[in-house]
Amino acid sequence: MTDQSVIKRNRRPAARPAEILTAALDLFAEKGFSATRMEDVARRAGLSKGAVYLYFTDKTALLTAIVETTIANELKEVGARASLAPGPVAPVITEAARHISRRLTETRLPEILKLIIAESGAHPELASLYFDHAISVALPLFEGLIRRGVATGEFRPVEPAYTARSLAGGFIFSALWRSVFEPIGKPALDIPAFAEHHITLILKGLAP
Amino acid sequence: MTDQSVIKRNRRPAARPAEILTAALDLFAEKGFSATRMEDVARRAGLSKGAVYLYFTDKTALLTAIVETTIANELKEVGARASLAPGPVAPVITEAARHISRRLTETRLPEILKLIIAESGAHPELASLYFDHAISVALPLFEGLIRRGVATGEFRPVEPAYTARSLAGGFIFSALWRSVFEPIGKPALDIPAFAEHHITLILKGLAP
Amino acid sequence: MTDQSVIKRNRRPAARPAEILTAALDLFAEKGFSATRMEDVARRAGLSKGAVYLYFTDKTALLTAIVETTIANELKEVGARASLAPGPVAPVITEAARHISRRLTETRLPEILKLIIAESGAHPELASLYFDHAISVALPLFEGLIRRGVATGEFRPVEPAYTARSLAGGFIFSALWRSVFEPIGKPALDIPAFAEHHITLILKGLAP
Amino acid sequence: MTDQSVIKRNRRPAARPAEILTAALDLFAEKGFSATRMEDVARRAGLSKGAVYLYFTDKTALLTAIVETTIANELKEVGARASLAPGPVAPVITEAARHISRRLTETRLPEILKLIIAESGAHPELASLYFDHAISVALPLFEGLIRRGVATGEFRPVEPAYTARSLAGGFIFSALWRSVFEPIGKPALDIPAFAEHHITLILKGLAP
DNA sequence: CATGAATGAGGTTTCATTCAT
DNA sequence: AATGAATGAAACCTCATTCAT
Repeated sequence: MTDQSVIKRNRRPAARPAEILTAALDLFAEKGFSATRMEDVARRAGLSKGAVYLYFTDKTALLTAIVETTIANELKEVGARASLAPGPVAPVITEAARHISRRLTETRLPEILKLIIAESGAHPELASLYFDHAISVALPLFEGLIRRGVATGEFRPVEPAYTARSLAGGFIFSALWRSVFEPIGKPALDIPAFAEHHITLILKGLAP
Repeated sequence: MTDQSVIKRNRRPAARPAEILTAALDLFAEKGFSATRMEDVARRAGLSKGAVYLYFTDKTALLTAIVETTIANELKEVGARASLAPGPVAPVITEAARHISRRLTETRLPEILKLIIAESGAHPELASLYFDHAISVALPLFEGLIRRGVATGEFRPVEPAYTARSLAGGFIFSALWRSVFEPIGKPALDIPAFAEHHITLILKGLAP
Repeated sequence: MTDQSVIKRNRRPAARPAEILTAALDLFAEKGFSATRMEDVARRAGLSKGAVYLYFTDKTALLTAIVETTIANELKEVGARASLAPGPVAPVITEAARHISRRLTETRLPEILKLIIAESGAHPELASLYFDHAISVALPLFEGLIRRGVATGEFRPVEPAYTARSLAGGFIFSALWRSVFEPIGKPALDIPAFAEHHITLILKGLAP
Repeated sequence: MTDQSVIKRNRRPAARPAEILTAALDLFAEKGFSATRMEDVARRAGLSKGAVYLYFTDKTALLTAIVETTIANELKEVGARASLAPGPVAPVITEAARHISRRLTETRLPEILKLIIAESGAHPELASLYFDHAISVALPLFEGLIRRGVATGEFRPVEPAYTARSLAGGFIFSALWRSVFEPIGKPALDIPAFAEHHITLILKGLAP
């Protein structure tokens, strides 16, 4: 029945690009972009060197595609969320932050963030892309919520922009812990538990 | 008589290694480790290609030296600090955090952190080194202070390890904002101001 | 009913080889043999990459076939011509030369000559083939006529071999002008007019 | 004394570019541009693969340099020649034509012409360069002389442009015979003898 | 017959490192 | 100590050719 998965090296065009990107991300995250050879990517995707070039023009195209896919997903998720619902903002902030925390655990976001950081020098477009489509969307979202909380007296008067960054810091910390330190054998971080603690800490810090 | 100023920067062998490392860090931070050519480093340090090899065995040795120097400074600073002084810990935490904030502004720590992150795949020893000598020193230091605060009732009961990480997150955030986003033209972050805000927010969050 | 025009250029297997060769010559002449990709040839012939290999074993086979076809036509034309008719040879020379001139205008001979020249290093067989079947047929033909003219006193005593080459030079010049310089935008040469002038010049030069 | 020529692989910077170009031309002429591997060029120049790139940025740069050098020499030679001396032009034409003939024998012009023709598709700039700096200089020179001869009655009324091309044809013929057919084992052409014959034939053809 | 995905040899180019001077 | 010419391994990418469908 599943004999198709046994077949060695034939026709499965539709799945190829995603398979290649997964292989590429595995390796980029593991050894870095430039230490990864195209042939390694191909091999890990179960293809020959040349085949990768049937789907991506360039080694750089792999990187770009990884980041663009991530951004696309990011937006898809965040899009619905804006949450202009009236009432206290704390639960909204909590929920949004939990969502990010979940994405850190359930997706490869930590590795992708590491990759974007790592390549920001050689490939500034990527960092720019991520900034424009993810960071400059997420931070203002939190800023807006906090501002509202301050306005309604739910929070003490704080600088929303800085507060949003304090919140974000926890997630950056989590992402890098996972993608940088865990792979080299340092103790794992329980991201959901830390996230809960972090959210609570920040919200308590906002109490009037 | 003014020969020392005439010969300008020609013969001061003792300063060479540091000059080379500065040049290397400039370039590594700007374009990434592997996109930086040894010749560029040499040129920027005012030397010929071959001369760099008189001081460093390897391209990797440059990276290692940069990180090791940073760690050495880190330790030198932090070492004296342990601060087992009795009394409330909040001021101690504040001071320690301000110190880190200052280092982020006054040294090239942001770039070095980016570099360590970027190369953690290809050069795990570096990340390990930094972890062992900086992170696994600094985090426990904060954890200890927080634990004491909890014990004395100065703080509400929190998980010190997580709290220390929330604090650290702000600094990671600052470092990466500076080293990743500012170089690509995104708005600058006022690190000291953010640090003050961040410290206050966390400490308020710890209030019993 | 109009199915033959509807299906346009789809199924006419018999014509395929010629279509492929035309496509190949177009491209070889335009960008050179090695810069031409088999896929381009296929595309231009309205076929898939693999289909070309149903008709030709090799990329080189395309080249060979082009040259062999040309030679075959050359011979077919020249064959009948030998013209051992008695009487003055000038008109015979004129007619033969005009014939070549016509072939330069009406066939793709200029491009094929360029191709043979271009590939004479990598594919000496082709140049050899062309030499043996075209050049070493045509030159002796002119030499014979000139020799006869000299023998009968119609021409002054000249070296027939050299004279034939002077005549041939005009045609080589025409062919290369057309295939090398006109495609890069240099002024066109009126080959028939030049041929007339050239023939006259040479024949006048032969006057006793 | 000449021990320096025995030395294997050391410092001879000044001569290198010329050595490399000679090696390149040897191989380009022998096997064609694209069939020549950079490593072959290097090896023949007595260098390693990488060393060639210390002197030329590109494989194409070799080609360009060869053609540009040729053009420079061409111009240097022709420059002085303009020959506006009064009196019969036939001796001037003869001398100029002999000069070209000599260059065909004494320099590598035949091979370079073959190369330009061969690469005119892939590297039209080269053909253009040669056209603009050599052909469109030489042809008008002959045209002018012939026009003068016609004006003075030294020649019969002819079309100078065509006549110049008839003259040029002999040299193109010689060049290609030498570079295309002789290398594949066809009988050698005595270029000086043919040139004399050709010049005489053309001049006789111009007699009033 | 026809397709076009897949292969992999082969070539260009880069650059860390060496070493004669 | 310093130089910079030279080396050659390594990696990207192309494309002729094959072959399952």
